[in-house]
Amino acid sequence: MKAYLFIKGFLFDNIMEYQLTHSEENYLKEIFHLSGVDAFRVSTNNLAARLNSKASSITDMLQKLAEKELVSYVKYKGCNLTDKGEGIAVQIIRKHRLWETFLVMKLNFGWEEVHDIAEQLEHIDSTKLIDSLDHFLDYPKFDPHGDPIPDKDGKITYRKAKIKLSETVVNSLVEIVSVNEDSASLLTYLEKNNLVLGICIRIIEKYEFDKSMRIALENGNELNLSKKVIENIGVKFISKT
Amino acid sequence: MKAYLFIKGFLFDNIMEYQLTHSEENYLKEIFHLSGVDAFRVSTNNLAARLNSKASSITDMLQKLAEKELVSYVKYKGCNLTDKGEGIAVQIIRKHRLWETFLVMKLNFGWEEVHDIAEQLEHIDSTKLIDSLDHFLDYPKFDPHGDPIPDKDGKITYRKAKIKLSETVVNSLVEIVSVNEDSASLLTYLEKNNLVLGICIRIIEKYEFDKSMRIALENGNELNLSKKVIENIGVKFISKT
DNA sequence: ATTAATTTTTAGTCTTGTCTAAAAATATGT
DNA sequence: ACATATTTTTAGACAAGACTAAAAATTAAT
Ligand SMILES: [Mn+2]
Ligand SMILES: [Mn+2]
Ligand SMILES: [Mn+2]
Ligand SMILES: [Mn+2]
Repeated sequence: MKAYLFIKGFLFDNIMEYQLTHSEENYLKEIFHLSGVDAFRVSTNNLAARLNSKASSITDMLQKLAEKELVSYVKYKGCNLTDKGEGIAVQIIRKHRLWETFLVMKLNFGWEEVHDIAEQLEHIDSTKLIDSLDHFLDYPKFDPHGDPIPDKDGKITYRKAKIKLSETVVNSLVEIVSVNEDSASLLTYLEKNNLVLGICIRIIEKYEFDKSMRIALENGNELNLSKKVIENIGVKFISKT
Repeated sequence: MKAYLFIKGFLFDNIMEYQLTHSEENYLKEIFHLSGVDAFRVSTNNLAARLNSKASSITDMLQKLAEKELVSYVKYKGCNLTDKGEGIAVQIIRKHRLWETFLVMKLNFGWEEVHDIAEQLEHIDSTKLIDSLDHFLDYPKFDPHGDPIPDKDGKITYRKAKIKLSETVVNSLVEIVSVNEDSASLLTYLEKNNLVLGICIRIIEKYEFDKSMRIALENGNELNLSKKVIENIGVKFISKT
């Protein structure tokens, strides 16, 4: 069952002993994100788009990662993380989210400023560092965007019954529990409109013609939110009138 | 006076806009350290030894750094940092020492554990991050090994009248103000013997045959310290009996 | 002032990660 | 089923950063 690996003239009996490059780590992380909870197969073009890279570069790297038994790769059929690969991906995500939490909680960064810096910090290699940071932050469960932080052992506790705001029905009352962190400008927009974690909103009306939505905040303020916005907010159902 | 630079098809009118690689940053930092306060010329072989690299690799890189106007390099005559190069080197050292301070002060690392991690963290690129960290740590003046932390503008306030313990004379009373951070095992040894920053010691005797020294701690305990050890401790003179 | 030893540079090779262009496989539409 | 469109892979190139081996320059020793 043990896998042996011959790299650069050295024999490794455990992949963990071999340090991955930033690039390799980014591939694993992105495959994890694209696979979703059901571990879909990820296509070459998909990965290329997300990594701002070309399909041919992806193919090259997938072959290398398959060689190292971090992904299962079938020509023309896309790829999947192996258990090893997934384990590594989750640890990188743990580091990313803990660093984002540190930046917001301790250094007073805005939630729209932390992702790019965390993209660098997630590659720092020290288990003791990340576990100490986790302790220092008092073992946070979610990052500044509401995403769950994997624990030391890689266990991720997903939010139960989280749906997109765009999927809610008129008259329901919901609480914002996460936001998509991809765009800093969206995060700034959300904060300006007080659409932050923990806020409750009521869906007043949904418009079919452009898939937008009218909502009310707790203070009675009403807002129109575009399709793009409501697809990037995660909510928890509270009640319905 | 302005320098223009053509790199990878782009024209830069300010070197700072161009991101350096980790490798380039390590070269600049090491040249700074080897130059000393008097800005000696640094030889290729010296640099190769410190960077665990070969002389030929050094030559290649020096030519590249000279092209970017970060070092002044004269064939067969070694190199020197330009003002630009020195400015960058100092900022990397600032990051290194602030991160070391963070690890010791906030995450409770030992002083012998932090250097290797700081070697990674010093390359994180974010001015806002490092200035926030500086504030969070309350603008520390020295790192865990007693080395001065450059400020935001690159100003370094060196300790006045610091000498090596090996250079002191018998019967003087001195205070430990810095230790060489290069060897984790030396740091562990020093801590075990309570030879930490702020401690005062008296020189009892110096032995010519092996350049070792006998010293007394404040509690009366006496110790023999080897040449190697006393050359790696920086002290401040207090008094003489 | 020559010769010998040491240091530094050049020339050529390798690996990693990327790219473009062309070929091959797969998916789609009628 | 067959032609067309799309996706993916291969082939070949390049830049960065490192290495070895050999050549050139500098320094040290007689
Ligand atoms: Mn992020
Ligand atoms: Mn996040
Ligand atoms: Mn250090
Ligand atoms: Mn230090």
